[in-house]
Parts: sequence; C-alpha cells; structure tokens
Amino acid sequence: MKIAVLASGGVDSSVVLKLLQREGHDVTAFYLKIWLEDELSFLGNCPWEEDLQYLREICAAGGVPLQIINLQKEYHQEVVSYALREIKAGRTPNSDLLCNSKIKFGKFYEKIGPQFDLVASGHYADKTVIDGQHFLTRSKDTFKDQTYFLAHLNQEQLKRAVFPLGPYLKSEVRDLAKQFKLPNQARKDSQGICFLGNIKYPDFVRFHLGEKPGDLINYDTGEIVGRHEGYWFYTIGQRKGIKLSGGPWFVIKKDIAANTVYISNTYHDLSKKRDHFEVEDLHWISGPPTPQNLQKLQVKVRHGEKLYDATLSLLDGRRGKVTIEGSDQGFAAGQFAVFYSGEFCLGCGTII
RNA sequence: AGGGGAUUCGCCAAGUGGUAAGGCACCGCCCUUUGGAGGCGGCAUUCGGGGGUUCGAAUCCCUCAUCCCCUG
Repeated sequence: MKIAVLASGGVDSSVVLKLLQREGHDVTAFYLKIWLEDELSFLGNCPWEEDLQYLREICAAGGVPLQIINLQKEYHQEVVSYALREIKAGRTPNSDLLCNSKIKFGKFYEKIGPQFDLVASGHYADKTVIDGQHFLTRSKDTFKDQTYFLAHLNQEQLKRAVFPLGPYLKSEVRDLAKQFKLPNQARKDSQGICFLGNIKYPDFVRFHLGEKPGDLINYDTGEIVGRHEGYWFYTIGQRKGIKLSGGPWFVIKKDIAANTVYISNTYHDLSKKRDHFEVEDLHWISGPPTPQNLQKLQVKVRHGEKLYDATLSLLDGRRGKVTIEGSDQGFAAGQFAVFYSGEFCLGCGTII
C-alpha cells in the first residue's frame, strides 16, 4: 500500500513510520506547515525547526521520502478564522477537532491526491470495519485515547485513514521508539493547540481581538466585584486570571451584549452543576445511532476526562438535548460533546 | 477640638509575652495534542515608624504617623 504519513517529528508519528515500513508499505512522510503566519512570530519561537530536524534525521536513516506541505493559508481559512469567530462570539472553540477534519484528513488529502491509498497518523485511536462501513473505535490506551479529537471526521475521511498506534499503550510506543533507536525517543509530548506552538493562548487572542474592559459580577449577589480585560479571555469554569481575592473565583456565565463576566466563589456547590445541555450541528461518523442507542450513550465533554453515561434526545436532525448520569460544571458553549457507544466513537455535537 | 477603634505578605485574615496559621492572588512544576479544571511546591527573619520594659514582644508601656467611627 502507498501510505501518506502525517509526521510531526514527535515520537508517536515517528513510530508510525517505522511500524508501517516494517509491514512492508510504501510510506512517504509529510510534514504539514500549519503554523501561524510570521506576523505572530514575535510572540513565541516556533519549535518547528526542531521538529523538522528530527524528522529529517529519521526519514534519512529509514530511507523514507519526506515532503513539506504548506497549508498555512488553508489552516487560517478553515481553523484560525473559525476559532476567532467563536471566541469573539463568546464561545469556546476547540480548534483541534477541526484541524483534523478540515486539514489533516481534509485539505491535505486534496493536496496529495488519490495517488496515496491511505493517510496514517500517530493518533491514539483505532478502527473497525463492519460490512464496508468504517467505525472509529477507542485505542487500547484508554487514558491516552484521542478519538475525542477525531470525532469530526466523516465516513470518507475515515475510510482512507489509518491509525497504527491503536493497539498500543503509550508506554509501548515509547518502547518501540527505543527499539527502533529513534533519536526523538525521549522527546516530550507536545501539548496545547497545535498551531500556537509556544505562543500563549491569551496573547493570540489579544493580538487579534484586543482588549475590551468590562465588569466582573458576583453571580450570587449581583454585585460588581472587579473588572475584566475582555470577555474573550474567559471561559466557563475558568479559575485562573480573575485576580480577585476572596476566591477561588470561577467563571459561571458571560453576557456578551453587556460585556460582563459572571463569577462565583461557590462554583463547586451543587447548585452550579448541571446534568444536561443542548448540542447543535450533530455529526455522525458512520450514520446516526439507533433510537435504542440514543438511550444508552456515553459522552465526553472534553478531552481526557471521564466518560459520562448519557442519553440524547433529538430535537431535530441537527440538534439535541443531552442528559448525563451525574453532573458537571464545565459545559462551555462552542466545545464539542463527543458521543460513544462502548468502544465506538459515534460522532459529536457542539455544545450550545 | 474632644472621645473611641484600627494599622500583620498584593488582598482577606489568625495570632494578646515564648520565638509569624490559613485562604485568595501570583509564580514554578506535574497532568493534558482544545479552552478549562485538578495535583504538588514556592511565596512576611517579619508584624505602620521610633524608643522602652523583658531572658524573650506582633502581642506590655511611651511617642510619632495614617485611617475609621461618634460628639462638637
């Protein structure tokens, strides 16, 4: 098989190169340049030179062709502008889901064309094929599982995607990296929104949206207790950066029209928890779940944390109400709720 | 002008003779391919200034300064 590998210079995607090569596939490594335009370079040094250095070394040693694809323009159009639009609207976007569906498994494929059979990535995720239908399933490493970030892929994209790390634990991947004698075997995992690199999120927001001071209001008393620099620097459940004494203070609610941010120091009280929320833009990777399935789903409200048992009642084709078993305090509009049925990742919706 | 009260880390605040709690904020690290959350650690040789009493004071005394309240 002719496989295009999304390679970042990190441990995971480097191990993918090796694994596929070992299986006898014809692999080509692609480094996607999705970095922000240089206008922002003063905010932080991009580590992509280091990425490429490792990648070049690994590809050279393994006889793997390496191509660098510039998708900065596409990335800006599809992801950055979305993020800014959402932030400005007072919502909390998750750029990385769209990065996968729009860029890594979207524009990238358009760019390289059908000459490659598959696109492989170093995501901790797996696939199952049933009757020609492709399903996204959770990786063996349930802690590291990254299906959350892949929930926005569509069937076509999933069909040509392959996730070789699915059957491995992170620790096993590290071991493989050692076995393969990869120079980046001990490299620290990357984190944060991929396009930001070392740039701090608030700096990015401030650069594009500036500041817009307004009142901080105590949600419980209605009293004005301080000032904020712009509602877009806050998200629901946020604690850091409120600066007021008497806390800890947590963001409860934002009023965009009034440019006020409501905070509370009783965030952990039961009264602030909710067991339901609404979603829109429901998206199913392999077709909508059956009515019976809707009654016994699991849902993730953010990456990494626990799965809630949940039910989803559809309001219309694209909207629905999710009720979770238990309660949570951090439902932020704009974030993705990702639905699971056992090992299967079914799709996602945007929290309203 | 009298009378009373207060002054401890950026903020709040314990401590009333025995050698400066705690919370918030802030900083660092960990966790984490989103935003958050969470965990761990750091954070006043010093108690408004100056004297004094005492083996020993933030705690007692004197004095100065500032602030608040009440009565003119």
